[in-house]
Amino acid sequence: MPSYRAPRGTRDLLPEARAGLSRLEAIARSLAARYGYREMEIPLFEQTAVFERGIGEATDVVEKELFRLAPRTEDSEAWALRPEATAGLVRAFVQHGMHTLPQPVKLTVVGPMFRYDRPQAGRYRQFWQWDAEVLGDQGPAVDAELIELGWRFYNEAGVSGVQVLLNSIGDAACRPAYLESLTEYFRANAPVLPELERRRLETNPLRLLDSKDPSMVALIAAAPKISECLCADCAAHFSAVKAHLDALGVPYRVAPMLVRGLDYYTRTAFEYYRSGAEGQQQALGGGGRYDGLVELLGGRATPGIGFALGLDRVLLALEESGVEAVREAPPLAVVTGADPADTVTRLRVASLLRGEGLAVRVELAPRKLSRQLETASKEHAHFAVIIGDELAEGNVQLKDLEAGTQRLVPLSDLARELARAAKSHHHG
RNA sequence: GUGGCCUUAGCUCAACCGGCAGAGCAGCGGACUGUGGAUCCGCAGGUUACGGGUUCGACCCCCGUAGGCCACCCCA
Repeated sequence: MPSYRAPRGTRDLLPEARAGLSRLEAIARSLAARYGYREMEIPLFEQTAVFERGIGEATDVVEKELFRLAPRTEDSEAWALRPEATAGLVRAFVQHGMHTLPQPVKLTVVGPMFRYDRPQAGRYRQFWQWDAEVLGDQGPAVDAELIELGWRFYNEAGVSGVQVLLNSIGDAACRPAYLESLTEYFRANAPVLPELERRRLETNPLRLLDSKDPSMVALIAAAPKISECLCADCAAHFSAVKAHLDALGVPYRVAPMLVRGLDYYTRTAFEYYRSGAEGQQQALGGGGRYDGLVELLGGRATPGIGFALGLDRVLLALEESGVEAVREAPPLAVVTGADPADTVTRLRVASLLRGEGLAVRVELAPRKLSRQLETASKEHAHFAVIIGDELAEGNVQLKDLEAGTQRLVPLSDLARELARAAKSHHHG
């Protein structure tokens, strides 16, 4: 047994898995470009305060899942690994005065996030997200545009049966009153509440609606609904979002009990779920509107909306639904030689071909030719270049490993021949 | 953070009631000195996750720890 292993909740993405992730990243980048988003990078860690203020101190993400870094010195500021991208992205928006850019500003980030919670399949301490944010447009058309973007991502990635859950959780005008009536309702029923729920009543009453406790079902069903308490503006916003989604043909289901775990959300809230995986309480992605967040992080009042899609969970969903894993591109050719010891010539020929932009492997272990060809076959190389005595006349053998044919080719023509073959066989 | 199930070679798994830790695949080599995925033969690979206990004797029973999975909590 190895004495060292990847830390709990992390894993090595072996080449095959990395290829799957790369494919998703490529789809995300392609979509982002098509929808007018500009990709950027933000640090993997921020001042802890960015998350505490931005996400909310009472949220689980900050309270128990924040991956805090040990301070280097006593007076250094506190840092934490990013548990999501939105807070850092908004911090950057404010820091760089992006409110002076033409509005709205559409930004995207792809990369790893970190949460210190207990690992499970599809839940890791380091996981990958695609994040897209629109700042400076109060919607509702951009809400629908963004939701459609996520929807399209799952379609292009090949995940079947994804459903959009949609809700509005109100804004500063109507949410306080709703919260009050909700709190009042549950407080009246406090004696029958389980311990955990009683605690949530004080910290974040909205999340009582999210409870999976069986004893809560009837109580939740009878609880006041946010949709009945929305102010006129929020109600109009919500129905306009739905109208735009209808026009785009994006199927969705209104989920009155859908609330989000982060404090900054207002109005539109949505999650992407895979039907057939309702048992697992694992969203494929989610997002919402956060009209107060920019101001909260020190900027001028700017509306915003965004989503985060969990790429690991998409990979898992694809695997579970039996979608073939992506195959890495095989090498076009492997350079082999009759003289096992002559690594100099093999390496020079390989270098020549690589200089011409061709993807070739070269056999450098001093093994006999049959072994070299065996390896080439196992790697699914299309061609083998065989170097032998004919090199004295400036020729090499070019063997087509798929067809089983071979012919003599002048070394000076080799790159051109391979390039032409690559083109006609759609090789990389 | 709480509870349940699990952990034997790189991978998938055997090992009777507590009695010498084994196979397939993958790797390396040979059969085969300039021609490939097959076949046959061989080699290597283990502190049975780790630490303790019970026992003449522990992969097997007991305790602890770590890791994985599942259900909560919560989210991606």
